[in-house]
Amino acid sequence: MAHRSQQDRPPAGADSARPTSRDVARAAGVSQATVSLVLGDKWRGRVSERTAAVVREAAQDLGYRPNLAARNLRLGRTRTALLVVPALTNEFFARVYTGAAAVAARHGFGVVLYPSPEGVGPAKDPFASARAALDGVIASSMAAQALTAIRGSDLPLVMLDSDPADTGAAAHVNLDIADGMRQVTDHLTALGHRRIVHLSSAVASWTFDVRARALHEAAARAAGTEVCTVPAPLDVDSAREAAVRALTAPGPRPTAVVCDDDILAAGACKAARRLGLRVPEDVSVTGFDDLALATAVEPELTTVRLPAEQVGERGMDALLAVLDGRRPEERSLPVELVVRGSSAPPPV
Amino acid sequence: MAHRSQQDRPPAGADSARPTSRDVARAAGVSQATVSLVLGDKWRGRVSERTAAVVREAAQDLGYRPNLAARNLRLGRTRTALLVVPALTNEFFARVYTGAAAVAARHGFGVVLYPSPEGVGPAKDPFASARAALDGVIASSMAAQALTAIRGSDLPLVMLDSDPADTGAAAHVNLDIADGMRQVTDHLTALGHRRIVHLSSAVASWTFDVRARALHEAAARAAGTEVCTVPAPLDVDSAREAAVRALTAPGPRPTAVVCDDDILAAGACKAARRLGLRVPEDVSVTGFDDLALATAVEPELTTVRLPAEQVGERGMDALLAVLDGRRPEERSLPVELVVRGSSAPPPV
DNA sequence: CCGTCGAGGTTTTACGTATAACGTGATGGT
DNA sequence: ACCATCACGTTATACGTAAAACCTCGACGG
Repeated sequence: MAHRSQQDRPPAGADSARPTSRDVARAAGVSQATVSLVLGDKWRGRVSERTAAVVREAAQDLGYRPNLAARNLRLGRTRTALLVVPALTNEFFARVYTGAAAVAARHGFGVVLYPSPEGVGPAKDPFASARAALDGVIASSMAAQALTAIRGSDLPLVMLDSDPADTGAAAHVNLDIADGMRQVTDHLTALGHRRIVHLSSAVASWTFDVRARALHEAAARAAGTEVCTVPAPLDVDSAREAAVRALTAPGPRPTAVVCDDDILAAGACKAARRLGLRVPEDVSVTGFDDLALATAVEPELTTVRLPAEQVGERGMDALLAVLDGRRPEERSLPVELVVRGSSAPPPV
Repeated sequence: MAHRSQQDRPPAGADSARPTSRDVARAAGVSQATVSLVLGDKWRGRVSERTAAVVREAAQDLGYRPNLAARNLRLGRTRTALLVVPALTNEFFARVYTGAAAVAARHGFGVVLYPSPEGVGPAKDPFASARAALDGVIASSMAAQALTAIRGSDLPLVMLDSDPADTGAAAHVNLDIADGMRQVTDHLTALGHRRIVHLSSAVASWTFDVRARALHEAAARAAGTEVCTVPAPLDVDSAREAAVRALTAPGPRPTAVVCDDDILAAGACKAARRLGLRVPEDVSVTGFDDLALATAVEPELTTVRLPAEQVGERGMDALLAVLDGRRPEERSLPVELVVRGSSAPPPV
């Protein structure tokens, strides 16, 4: 039989069923409609101050909590947004979520996460797994396969850090990734680096394409600069292996490793150390994102700080704007080069 | 006047209203009830194979998607669980979420996260912010303040990594933290360490109390071992500062720093380096959790591997069991000492 | 020839809320 | 004196689904 160990909270309470607005109404001696008006703050001029107080007290006493499912059904909206990111274990996306959830909460919204594909398998109906009925979707460009499923629905879609030319999204929230990569490259070429390895993400995504393009363009402005691109999966060990290969390739050794992500940069540092090279004396390494990792490793990473929380905040802001019929602002977020200990002039 | 800016949704889409089961019924030439039966897989022996096929095709054609709010209202449950953790930016909790969400998805459940307190401020009604109606709660012991609010509700509660003596929870999922700390301590004392600093978390939580107790007990078994506890907030810089103080305190210098968390350990390594000490030659450092960080820093951290995903999986399993009236299994999860490069015999 | 049964549906209801539509007595202006 | 207004509520309804209760028709046993 069903255990109901929780159930016996109030000894007397024969029915532990959650009280409804009707129960409150009965207790307060008014109609259910009045309860709804009072608790919904729509009673100004329709219900007396006294009655409202009585209702509120009754609700308090009974521990009334509105049934969200019923409300959502009635209103036809749920005040819930879906956030689609590749993996929360990536600090960047955890921070995006945090920002989005904070803004959402301020507006009485909730944020649910798209179930990460790994571990679930190819869900037949991806939306069914995101149990909540949704008002809109915020998606990172890095969650490509999930997106195809989502585009089918007619939910408002806000894209994060993705190709602005992509129609089909109601709004875009972008980072000035190109500027960040340009700053990194200029920083290195100014230090004198001319042989650069680009340790790029093996994941295909707009955000990485932009990095590559900006790096090559900026490098082209410093005469005689060579850039060699090496892709690697987004984890430290894979990055280390790829970096070892890049640093031991035939020909003169590169003097700088520009990474698409701090995680890759950490791997590059380990590769250097494993090859007996010092960072930054023998080889410079730069990251991207400015995760906690960037200051946890030694030397601390020169990297590009991305306002991850702001991405989430602006994403949610944009979605709220769209839902409201307003036009979301489309200014891209500035990024900042943070010079730390992992970059220095190349060896002579 | 009531604003109705939402109303005129899509300029072009004449009827963009989502089809309901009644629409499907009309299209298939059957009643709504039949649609519900067929799509709910409850039609064996009640609807003919042919009719069922017709219904399914109609649903497919219309792109029918059941209204979750209506279903939840009707069924009185939502197949949604709340996961309460202090912060997703902590990789451990991101992994717990991942595990819980994977199991949940396999059972048609969703997982929503409790809105992190920071950025939201003290929510008057914390549940309202978790927009979804909930079937149950899974909570980490580290999210103390949120818990008091949650205990008030009569939702089934599964506690993670928390005091098993705590009644009020329908189930507990615990890690054998004490065993982990014992292994760390034995490892260090076997190497010859006798002056140990315990860099502990400043957050008060059962899981850290257990670490402290186990460390002291294990240390007491190695004659002449001193343990000095220093608390620090859970970030690299704070940990570094605390570790610097501990390593420069009057008296003979400690030869090992045992940390409650890999993040603290990373800080301790930085402190050592800053003081001109080598890890592990001059001072050993151990972590806890085995986050990605542990192998990103150099030297790689000796630490205790916690099966974070499993914690989430088992937590969800337990909640499902409770909701099902079954008795959840209460075996605690084993942990494993991982010896890497940050621990070695003390200097002579 | 009647009662029963089973297959294959349909009608109806309830879930809890928000709100449009509808009283109702008292006040007030002319 | 009488309608208009107002202040304060109430009644009634719809949201979309799941499922209990109810029909209808043919077959079949006795």
